[in-house]
Amino acid sequence: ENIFDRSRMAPKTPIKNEPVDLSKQKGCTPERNPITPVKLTDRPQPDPWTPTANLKILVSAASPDMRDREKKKELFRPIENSEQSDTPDSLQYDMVDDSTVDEFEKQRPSRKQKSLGLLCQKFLARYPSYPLSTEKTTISLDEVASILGVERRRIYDIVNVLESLHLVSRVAKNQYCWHGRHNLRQTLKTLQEAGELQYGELMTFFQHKEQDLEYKCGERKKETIPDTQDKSLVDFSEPDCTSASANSRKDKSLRIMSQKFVMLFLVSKTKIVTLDIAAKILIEETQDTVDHSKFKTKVRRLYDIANVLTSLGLIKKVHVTEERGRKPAFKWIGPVEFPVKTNEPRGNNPTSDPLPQTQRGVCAPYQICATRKQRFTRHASFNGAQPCEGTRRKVSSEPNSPRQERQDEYCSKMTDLAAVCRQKIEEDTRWVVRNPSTTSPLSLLPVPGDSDFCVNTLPQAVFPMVQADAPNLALLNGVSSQTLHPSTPATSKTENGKPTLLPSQPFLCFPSSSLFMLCGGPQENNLRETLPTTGEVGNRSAEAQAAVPPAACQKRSSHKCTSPSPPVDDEEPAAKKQAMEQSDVPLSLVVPKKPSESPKAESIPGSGCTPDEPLEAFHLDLTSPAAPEAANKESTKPLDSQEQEKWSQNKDPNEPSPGEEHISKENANQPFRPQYLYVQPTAGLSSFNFLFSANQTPGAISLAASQLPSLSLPCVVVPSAALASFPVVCSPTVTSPLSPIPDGPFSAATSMNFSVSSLASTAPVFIGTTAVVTPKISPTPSVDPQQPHPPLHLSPVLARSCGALKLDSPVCMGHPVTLLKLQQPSSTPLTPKSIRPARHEAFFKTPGSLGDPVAWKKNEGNQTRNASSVQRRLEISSTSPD
DNA sequence: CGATCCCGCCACATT
DNA sequence: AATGTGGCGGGATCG
Repeated sequence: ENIFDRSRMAPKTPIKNEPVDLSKQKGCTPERNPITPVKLTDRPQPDPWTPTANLKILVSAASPDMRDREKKKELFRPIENSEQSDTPDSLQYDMVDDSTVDEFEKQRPSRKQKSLGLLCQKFLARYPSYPLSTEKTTISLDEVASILGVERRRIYDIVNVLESLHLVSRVAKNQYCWHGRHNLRQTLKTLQEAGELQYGELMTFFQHKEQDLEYKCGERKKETIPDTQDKSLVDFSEPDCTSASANSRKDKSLRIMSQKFVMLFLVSKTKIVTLDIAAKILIEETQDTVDHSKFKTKVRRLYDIANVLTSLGLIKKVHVTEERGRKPAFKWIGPVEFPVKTNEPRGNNPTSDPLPQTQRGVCAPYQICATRKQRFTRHASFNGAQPCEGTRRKVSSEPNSPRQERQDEYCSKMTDLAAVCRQKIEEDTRWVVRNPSTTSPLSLLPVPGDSDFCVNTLPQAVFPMVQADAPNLALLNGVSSQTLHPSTPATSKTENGKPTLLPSQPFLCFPSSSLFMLCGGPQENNLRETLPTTGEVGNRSAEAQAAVPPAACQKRSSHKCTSPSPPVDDEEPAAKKQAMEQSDVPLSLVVPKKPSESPKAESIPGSGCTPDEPLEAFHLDLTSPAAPEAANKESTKPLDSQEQEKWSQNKDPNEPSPGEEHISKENANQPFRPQYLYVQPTAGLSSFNFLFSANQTPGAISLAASQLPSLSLPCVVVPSAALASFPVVCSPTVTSPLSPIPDGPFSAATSMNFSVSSLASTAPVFIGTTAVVTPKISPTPSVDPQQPHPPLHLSPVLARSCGALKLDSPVCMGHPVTLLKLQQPSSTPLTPKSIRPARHEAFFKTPGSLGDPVAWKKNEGNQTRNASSVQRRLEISSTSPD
């Protein structure tokens, strides 16, 4: 717009013409030059009116790159045409001339003209806000860069932010897929939920001030902005999946920062966030540490992000005046409420869900999830089975790659949350953090062992049965790998501590920063095998994090998969609902697996569970407790007692390392074992994470035990931070009835009292109350709705607990915790035997129900890293042995 | 002079 | 090694 004005208005501005540009242009079109002189005089008017057109022209002209002079011309003409539908060709010609002229005039593209915000607007103008689901628009970075006349670097800035909001997703190198705003709401909702967990308190803390402030803002009226719901969200629905992060590099990246930034707005009461506060919050270290330069850099990045968000009409610049004076700030002007979701009751049957294929496709992707980077793939996966064809091309290389992104995102989220928690904790005394050193309980737990070891165990433990689901496997692998390798420095500790499993007990410890919770039956299997391999790599930076809500995707997938049955209940509605839910529920833990076949399993009646939310995933197995039938495998006997006993016996934290074996055995032996894996997201911090199953005997766990028991938590997770502080999570079991419980708010949460001593840093502690649990369980869509198996081994209690966590237990709130329940098929090669659909996998996320698959993703991510693409593929392909 | 933030070097990741 | 990504911060502009 500015440009536009200028062109006309400013004619006079003799802006220094930029010789350079001119030269370039001329160079480009020497011939043309001759043409016209029309210019100046004309300039005021001609066709160029379309602001954009002018801009484009200018830009193209000015653009340093101008690689393809001619090309550009061509390119840009079309564009203009398109924009200006009317202008006759003749005009166009003129335009060209004019353009040159104009250039002279305005040329010097003032900085504003080259601003990222403007560039972003131009970028956005090229694509429909709500593209038809059917059409997939692929974006070529090179092409766009040349068209817009900017270096590719700038496009990355835009795309990264857009990707964080799922407006686009990377399909392949240089290729992005445009999704539009269909899923924006869901994405925002997810972010809001995640934000609540992470930053809720923080923001409150910082922002109370805001209220006072006055802000002035300027101008822009809101454009319509986004809201919207999705129509066909299905398509992309990835929001959950989130793409964000890339794993690559540090995970920090603009993507994650962008999501965090958005979260702050969504969490803020005033919807106004000042740059400095945002920068402080976003800087990991506590504010104190932050050095000025770092702060400054952060702010710079925030400006970049803010420009894009502004272009999207999500925020606008304002100024708040505080005591000291006025500070730059941004106000959220986008949608605030995200009603969309409806929970659908889908009865539990995920299977039945009739999700659109696309969605499913999305789901499918999970399977693989291999490399971090695969984002590209994600798109493909996105579409699901039907990946965008166009987009895929490159992707094809890794067609399946599922969306690690999600993982990443989740991870990132997790981390964020962790960071936030820390801060909060610091601020808030109420959270007590225990220093490992001081309180050693945690320390005790960790057992030295191999990562592999752990891994194996986990998988087994975690996924009991799975058979064949490739996806599952993938997950497992991923997980294991992650767990296995704590890439982070912290990890080193882990090495020391290494992840340990308690022998008898159902809990696992991971060094990695990230947290995972897994619940599943213990099936052992081959997982180990697979794991190890994957595990090797293991570097994961804890950093990555953004946890995201892959859940939705997963859910979808699960649903889709599961529900082969088409019509199911409500076709449309169902579909919609699903979509909605998915979107909404992103977090849900859906299991990635593809259930398709599972019908039988699914069929399980059990479903008694209440279906409720998409979360089902969680429910999955857990829920199943209710339905023993699930037990198909092991029967879901009431392990509880047995297990408990065993645990109690075994529990010794002492023998961690051996534990793994035990575990595995146990798993094998015992059908279920509730196991939870908790991984803390925090980046470097955490050294270990622990999960305890509350059910077990409290006594067993020394530390936890004391507390926990009292709490009667079903499970406790303690991540040890490298630091002193540990976050502890407890989910109190709900003693009773899960089912009834709706998601409700985290009622239980309050109950907890953990005191962790606060120590050092902030270790977040979470306690989950049981209460929450129930609700979601039933549905567990992704897996199998009914999930017979899921329950697997878990004792009801566990299940409950799990459920609770997932739910939204308040507990979780503090941190992002993710629980996963996976079913795992045996490791790859192994048996496909019962391939059942993933039925059991249950995936949890504690934290707000975000459903972030974070953990999940991480896993994948890890795997991916570890395994070469090839490996990945293999994995993906499913366990097939070769 | 502080607020913005363009620009592009250069490291790291992927091909 | 080439190329894709994208962190990062100097320093130019804006207001």
